[in-house]
Amino acid sequence: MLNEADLTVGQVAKRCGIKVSSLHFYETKGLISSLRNQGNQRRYRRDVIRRISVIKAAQKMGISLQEIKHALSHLPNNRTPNKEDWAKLSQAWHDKLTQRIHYLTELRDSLNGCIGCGCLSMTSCPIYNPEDALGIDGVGSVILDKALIQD
Amino acid sequence: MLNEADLTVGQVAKRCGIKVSSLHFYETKGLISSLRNQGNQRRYRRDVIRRISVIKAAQKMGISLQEIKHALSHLPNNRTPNKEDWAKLSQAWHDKLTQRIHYLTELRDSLNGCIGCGCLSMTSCPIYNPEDALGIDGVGSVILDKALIQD
DNA sequence: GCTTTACCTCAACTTAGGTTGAGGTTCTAT
DNA sequence: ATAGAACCTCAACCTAAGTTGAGGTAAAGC
Repeated sequence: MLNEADLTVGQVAKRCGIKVSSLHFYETKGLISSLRNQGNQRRYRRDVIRRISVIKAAQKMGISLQEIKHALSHLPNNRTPNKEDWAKLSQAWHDKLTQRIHYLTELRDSLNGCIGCGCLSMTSCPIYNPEDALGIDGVGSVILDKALIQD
Repeated sequence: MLNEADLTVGQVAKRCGIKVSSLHFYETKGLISSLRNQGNQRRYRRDVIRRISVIKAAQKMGISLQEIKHALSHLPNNRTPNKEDWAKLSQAWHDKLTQRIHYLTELRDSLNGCIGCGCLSMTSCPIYNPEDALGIDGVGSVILDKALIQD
């Protein structure tokens, strides 16, 4: 199980461009795992680097660590994930990102109309009718009553 | 200065679909302002609702309160902002959102190639070469050395 | 063998964007 | 005039995603 190909925390951190403390953190969150050597030091399989790259990529897409953990939990844990395994993950996030892009595009295209001109249409304006398909902004809906239309 | 048209915290909160505590919070952050009545209670001008709507819309775009505050600071403070004032804001955020959409689109389109197939090209993959034009993800670049290419 | 670097755990701190609650005051409706 | 709703301040708490530091152990280089 523990051989020369295994990596230390320091090596993994350096290669992934993150801090050792982040590796500890991801481990406490169940996103990655490690083995220990005789002296209780962490040793990582090489595929942890791929895993961390995927975590980082997902974060750039606006996916939370919780969701990432959930997605990663569908990877096989008895063997190193292969292309098809990663491809499945990738497809799910691709779709998610597509929805997010769509949402932001709508938001953008309504900007001039809504903020700029003062129309504030309650029925057509995505700013007031956000339906955030991804639910990742954490901001919550803005619900306004009719009085707003005059403001 | 203080007339019947002024709104209480409760009224503003209800109309904007946010909590009274958020109004207090935005005030401490300098995003909105209020006048006080004889009994030290906040009274808002009606245009605060527009301002809050804009704040909420900007948050949906992924803009931080600090940036929003900065943008709002360019609005005239001696008069109620007019269409042109809002339009200027709107244009700046429109451009920002366009960049963000572009970034996410690149990320998405490289997903299958990068996560799925294992190519991990250091030179062409946006996952490793993020250049986040907006700098709003707070995740930081993933900098990987060549060893990764084999992992 | 000794020094230095890397590692360990655990607790506390950080930023953003708020929320909650205590203890007290003001408004509004009857 | 008094009950109850709404308001006030201030401090503490919350989640996410980590970072920092203290106090101690392990491994690597000379």
